[in-house]
Amino acid sequence: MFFLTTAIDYTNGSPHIGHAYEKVLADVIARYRRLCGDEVFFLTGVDQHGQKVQQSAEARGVDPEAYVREITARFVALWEKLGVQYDGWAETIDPRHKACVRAILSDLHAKGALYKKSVKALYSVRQEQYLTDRDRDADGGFGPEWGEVVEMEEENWYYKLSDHTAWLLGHIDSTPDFILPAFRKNELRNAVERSEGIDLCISRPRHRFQWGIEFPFDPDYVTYVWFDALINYISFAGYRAAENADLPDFDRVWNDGPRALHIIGKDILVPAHGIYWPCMLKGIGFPDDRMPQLLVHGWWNIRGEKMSKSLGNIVDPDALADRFGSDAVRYYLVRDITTGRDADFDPERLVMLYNTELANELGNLCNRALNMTKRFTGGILTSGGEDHEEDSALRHSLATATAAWRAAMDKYDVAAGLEAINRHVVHCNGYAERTKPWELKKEPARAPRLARVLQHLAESVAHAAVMLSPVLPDAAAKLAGQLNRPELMNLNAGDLQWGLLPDGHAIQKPSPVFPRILTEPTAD
RNA sequence: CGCGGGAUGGAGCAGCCAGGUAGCUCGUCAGGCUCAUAACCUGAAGGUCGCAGGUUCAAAUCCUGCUCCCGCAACCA
Repeated sequence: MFFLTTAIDYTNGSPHIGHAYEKVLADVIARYRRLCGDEVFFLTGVDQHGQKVQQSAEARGVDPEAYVREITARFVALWEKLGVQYDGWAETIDPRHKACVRAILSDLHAKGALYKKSVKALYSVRQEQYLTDRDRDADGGFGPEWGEVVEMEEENWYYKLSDHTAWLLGHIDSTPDFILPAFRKNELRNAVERSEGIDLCISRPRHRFQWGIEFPFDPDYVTYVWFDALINYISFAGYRAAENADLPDFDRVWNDGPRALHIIGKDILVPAHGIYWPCMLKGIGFPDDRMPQLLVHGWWNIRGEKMSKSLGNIVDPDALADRFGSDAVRYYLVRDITTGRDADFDPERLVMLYNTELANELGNLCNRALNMTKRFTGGILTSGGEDHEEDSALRHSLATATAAWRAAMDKYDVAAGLEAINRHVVHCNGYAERTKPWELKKEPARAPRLARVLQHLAESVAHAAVMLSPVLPDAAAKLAGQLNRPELMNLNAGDLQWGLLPDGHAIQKPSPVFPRILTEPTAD
């Protein structure tokens, strides 16, 4: 089983383009692994606890649960619209999740991994955390980012993170692909070294904060939101689930196959996913070879600036999908960014890439090839006459593209995978120009040659449809439909060999799968 | 000496980890084609790969120093 997850989105505001990117990327990877024949469990969801949710709900005069359900519904609707097809849905208010968190807390308590201590310290109300000397700025004070800072003496529960930092450093060094891309490794290593000797405060006293999971052995406390949220990756995979919980078999999801893949943004690598989570798993008892892998993606910036509510440059993926269509949005989000790096969001590039690569190149190739087949050979594909150099060059181009596509997709480099498909599409358009089937059909004697050319084009479209299917499942299905070969969508990536369309196969009438996006001329 | 990322033809990027004549898309210019979604194809112009050193037969790539830009508060992937 190939298990992959996304970060669970914090239900304190509407989804934006960054949320959409992460889920589409994960969905593409999940669909690709399925295409490769893997059984896949794709888990995503929402993080619903925490002080900020409680505060937002209070500000709106609703109870946190109602607030959280409303926001959650928006995320669910967006994933539906964007075709994000997940197998498991994580909501941290789910009783099954709460039970799992409590069970883990009890286990850790029984093992002596937790302790209670009283600390008198400065506390940032806004950040919901205690401050240390490391949080002081250059002048020795606390910057405005911490909001109101008060001194509090409070007893809390701590997790012995410090028991595991030495192990974690070793794990980082001995597991080169623990974190992808590799350039993030040093950042994490530095952060781990800086956090040595520090334990994680995992509780919040109930008297000042309620919207969280109650401690099983100390009802005066609720669980710190990160400790709660991270556990979703195993709770919804069935870890310690009850018989009738309707959750998957954890052993199959987590242990039977490659390591779990967590797809996260660069902002939550340190400390949550890179330090807390592996140390939590270690403390719970997970062996090193079952530690998850982290795929850390970059951010979409807006005209070079970080997307932020205060700058008012938030891009709403829902409106974007309404305007340009879900396919165009999905395609752009994985096409115009190198996995791991940042990119600049630009709707003009979205339109350009869709129109160029999908409408003009692939869509048009399909349309011209099938249209000629319909008109010139009655819609029947046959392997035709003798093999020309052009033909073998086309088949070679396809084999090369397929290999490049797989290699790129295996590395989660979706943009490069799409480029590989596109290279072959461009080759096919050139092949059509050179072989000129519209002239071949004028000479009846050259009918076998004509048939062979058209068959090569149609076969190429069939392969392209399969390779494109993880990114654009609906469009790929339409292409397969026009080829009159819906079974293409059930193929395995390993079946991508010449001959997907048998001799004598009849195709359907074509119609544009990727209509060009027409943008109104700008007013100025 | 806080940490990290970036600087590659007009624009946006890949290449850098594993050094070997600088690549992609868009845009521009000039041709061609007419099967096709005013789509397609061919060719051309355009780059001292941020700067300065170093290692090497060979550096965009490795090393050192420097400059500039962006993150590392909140909302937040």
